[in-house]
Amino acid sequence: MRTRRASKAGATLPRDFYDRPTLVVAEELLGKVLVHRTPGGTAGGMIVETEAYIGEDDPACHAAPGPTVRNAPLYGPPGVAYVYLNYGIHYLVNAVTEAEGRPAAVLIRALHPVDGARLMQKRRAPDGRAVADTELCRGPGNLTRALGITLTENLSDLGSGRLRIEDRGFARGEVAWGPRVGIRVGVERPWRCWIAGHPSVSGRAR
DNA sequence: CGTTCGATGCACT
DNA sequence: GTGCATCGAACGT
Repeated sequence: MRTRRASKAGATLPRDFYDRPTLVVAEELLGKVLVHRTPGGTAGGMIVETEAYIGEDDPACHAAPGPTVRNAPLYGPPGVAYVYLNYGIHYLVNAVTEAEGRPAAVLIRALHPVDGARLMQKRRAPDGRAVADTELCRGPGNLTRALGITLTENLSDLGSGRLRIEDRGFARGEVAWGPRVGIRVGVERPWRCWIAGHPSVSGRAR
C-alpha cells in the first residue's frame, strides 16, 4: 500500500465497507480517520486499535442478552455509530457492522491525532496540563473525551454525519491480533487488533 | 516498575 | 440491587 500525506478532505467509506464480516472491518478500519466536527472545532485521529464484538453468541457483546433498548443500534443498518456510557463516566464509540438484523460492531479503542490536537488538549486537560500526542486518544474513554463524543452521537451516520470515518490514504502497517481487554467473559476470542508497535495503542502490549 | 481501588450513571434482572 | 467493552491516583516492591 502507498502512503500519502494527509489531506483535509477525506472520502468517507461506503455502507458496503461495514456490511462485511466484523473481523475484516476491524482490521481495515486501522489507518482510517475518525473525525468529529463541532461548532467548537474539528478533531480527528487515525484509528490504531479496534475490537470486534460479534453476535448474540459472543458473551462480551452487548447483544448477548438479545435485543434491548440500549443495544438496538447493533441490530440496525451498518455504518452508523453505537455510543454508550460505560462505568457511568466514559462514552465508548463503535461502528456497527454486518447486515441489518445481525448485531455486531467494532469498538474504536485508540487513535493517533491528525486534526485538532490543540482542541483535544483542551478537552482532555481543561486545567492546561500538557498531554502528550500519543496519550490524547489512547484508550476508548480518552478518545471520546478528546473528540467530544457523547450520547448525542449515538446512531450518527459515519458516512455523512458530524461524526464520520474517512480514508485519507494512511498506510495500515503491520497488524497484530490478541485478546480483547477489559472484559470478564469471552476473553478467549482474539478479536482485538492494532497497528504493531504504534505508540498510541492502549495497554502494555503494543 | 507493579497492583489495588474509588468515581459514577444507568441498563438490566 | 448488581455489574460493567475505563481511567488515573495512590500505594507497595
